[in-house]
Amino acid sequence: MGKHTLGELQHAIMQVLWACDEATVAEVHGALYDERGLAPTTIATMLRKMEDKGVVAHRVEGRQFVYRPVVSESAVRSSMVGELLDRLFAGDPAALVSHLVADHTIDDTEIERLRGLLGVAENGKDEQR
Amino acid sequence: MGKHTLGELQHAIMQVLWACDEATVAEVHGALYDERGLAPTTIATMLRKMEDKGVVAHRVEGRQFVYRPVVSESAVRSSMVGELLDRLFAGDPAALVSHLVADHTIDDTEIERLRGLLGVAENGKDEQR
DNA sequence: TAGGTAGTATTACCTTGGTAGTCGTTGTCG
DNA sequence: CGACAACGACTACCAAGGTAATACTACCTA
Repeated sequence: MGKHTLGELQHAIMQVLWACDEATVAEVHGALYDERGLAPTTIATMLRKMEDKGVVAHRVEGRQFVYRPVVSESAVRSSMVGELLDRLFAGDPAALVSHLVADHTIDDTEIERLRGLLGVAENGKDEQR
Repeated sequence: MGKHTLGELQHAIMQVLWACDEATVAEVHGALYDERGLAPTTIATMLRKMEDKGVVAHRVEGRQFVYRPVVSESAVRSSMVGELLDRLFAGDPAALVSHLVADHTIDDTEIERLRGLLGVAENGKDEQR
C-alpha cells in the first residue's frame, strides 16, 4: 500500500468525489467555488496530478472527464492518521488520545460518549477473539 | 498563534532539541546521523530555515551556534493534531478516536487502558466544574 | 462553413521541505 | 607566520502542493 497522503486542496476535492461518487471538473469546481474561489483550470490541473498519483481515475463522457475516487476515505484516514501517530506519538495511539483530553480538544460530554464508544468496541472485539 | 507545522526532518531535529534543551549543529547532526546519515550542512541549512520560521532560535558560543527550541512539543502536537482533526474529521475528536478503534490501530488491551484514562480525565474535570 | 465556446493539454511560476556542495572567515597548531 | 581545520553563509537543486494563464481542439450553431 502506498502513502495516500493528500494536501489541503486535494483532500477537499476528494471529499467532493467521495460525496458524489463521480464528478466532472466543472462539478468539482462548482462545489468548491464558494469557499475557495479557485479557477477551473486549477481544479483540472490538480485532478490530473492526482490521477498521476493514483488517487483518482477518470472516464470520458462526451468531451469532458468524469473523475471518480480510487482510494477510499477510510484508507486516506488510516494513512494520514498513522503517519501523524508515528511522527508525533511514536506510534502509540493511547498517547494521542491522552493528548486530546489533556489539551482542550475533548470536553467532558465528549469523554462520556467516548467511554461508551470504547465499551462497545471492546465487546465487539470480544466476539471475534 | 501561528501554524507550527513541521516536516519529517524538522520534527526529528526538534525532538533532539526538546531532549537536550540546547544543541549545536554538530550535536544535532551526531544525534541523527545513525538513522539518517545526512550531511552536516543539511542540518545547518534546515536549522536556519527553521529559525526563519520561528520554531528555533540560536545564540553564539565561540564560533558555533547553539540552537534551542522556541515552540514546545505540546504546542506542535496541538497544532498538527488540530489540523488533522479539522481536515479529516471535521474537527470532531470523537470521530478520530472512533476511527482508531474501528481501523486497527488500538487493540483491546489498549482500549482497556484508554477507558481508565478517560475515567481519570473526567474526574479531573469534575473537580473544576 | 465560419466562428464562438466548452473543455482538456501545455507550460509556467511560487512556496516549502529536503539535501548538499562550495565559499569565506577565523581560530589554532606547528 | 603559514597552513589547515572548523564552521557558518551562500547558492543550487529536486519534489510536491498549489495556482493559473495560454494554447489547442472539437463541437455546435447560425
